[in-house]
Amino acid sequence: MVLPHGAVETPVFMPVGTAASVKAVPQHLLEELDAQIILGNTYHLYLRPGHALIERMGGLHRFMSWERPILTDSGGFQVFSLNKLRKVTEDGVEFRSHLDGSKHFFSPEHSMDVQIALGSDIAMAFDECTEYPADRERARKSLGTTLLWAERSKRHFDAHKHARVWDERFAGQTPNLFGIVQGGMYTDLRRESAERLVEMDFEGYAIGGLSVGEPRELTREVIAETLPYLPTDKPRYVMGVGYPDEIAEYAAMGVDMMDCVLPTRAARHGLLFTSEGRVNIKSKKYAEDQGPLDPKCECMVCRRYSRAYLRHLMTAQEPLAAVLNTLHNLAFYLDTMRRVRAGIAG
RNA sequence: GGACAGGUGGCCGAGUGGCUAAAGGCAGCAGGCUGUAAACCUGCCGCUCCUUGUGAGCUACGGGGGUUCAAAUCCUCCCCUGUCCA
Repeated sequence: MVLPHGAVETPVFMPVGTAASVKAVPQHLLEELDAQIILGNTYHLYLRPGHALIERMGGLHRFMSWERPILTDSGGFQVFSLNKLRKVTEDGVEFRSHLDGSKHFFSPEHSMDVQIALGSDIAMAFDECTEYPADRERARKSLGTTLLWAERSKRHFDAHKHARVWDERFAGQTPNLFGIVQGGMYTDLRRESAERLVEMDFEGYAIGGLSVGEPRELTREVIAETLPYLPTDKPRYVMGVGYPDEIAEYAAMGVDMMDCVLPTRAARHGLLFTSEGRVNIKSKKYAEDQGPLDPKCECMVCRRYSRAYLRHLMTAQEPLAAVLNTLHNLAFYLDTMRRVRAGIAG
């Protein structure tokens, strides 16, 4: 997959950097981990520091000094996660800022404007991430809203995507827009959603509305049932997944892109993923464990630091704990994808 | 030597007669985290037993003695700590 800021090998895992930062990991170390593409978030960056400011700073890439590809989420997930702070209408969503309570209105058009201003390589259509559980009627209605917004997103994006005059280096390299499949856990609705989106002809397709609390067998089933209705010659992206074994499984099923806050968030909370399974590094049993976190891992953390030290940093609440833990978890995730790409069983 | 103030569970700290095995915080222990309102959240946290429960017993609020049906809470003596005065 070739994007304005470079080529991306798939299947790929994309670390989440909501507020122009993959929490606890500086960009130069992300490069060392060989992260190929990261996520940014439209809603969060719009609120702070503001997309106009980022545009004046030369765009998100230059602002955060990350010259590799960036995918921006549309704010659709915040329609779901900030459910107590928002009101959805057919026209768009009214949010109350989680920062200061102020009111803001997001429409598909506005989301596109913000994403274009940020200069992302891949913009996501503004969608409504349907909650779980949702009955059929609710899922259908939500899906309808998302399809309507997808159409409006595309129309607006196509009309304005060449407006990135702020950086001449990328002149002629137009950003991509992905549509997002919804439909709750109803496979026929998923099919309908996928087919309608394909008719609109996006540069890629995402399966959204998963990992919202449903059992993981359902997640897998919905992915398996939806994938066949999405073109194989375009990127297929499952949003918001998953555990290491899940991303390997989905990649094997034909998913090209995935993102998840799990490796970064869990790392900050002391949950580390290793070839031997989960390690809760806060546990007393690692207090005097001089061995590496994961004997089979070759990441910079496992090569150098002991479990005892990582455990100490965690219990002492040293900021370095978050840094080292996140470095390892991301290395583990990226390595998992590397193995899948190399054809080694995930 | 005198005058005040005070001694509560590992620590800090509420509690001034029964609703108190004793609020809350910290520390400790265990668990959760899936397009980030998350360096966050939840549970446990005196001991023992069992039919694991708005369960039983034991021990506990500096120490001894006392008042009371009932005391961390009231009285008394002692010990210790802090501040101030000699």
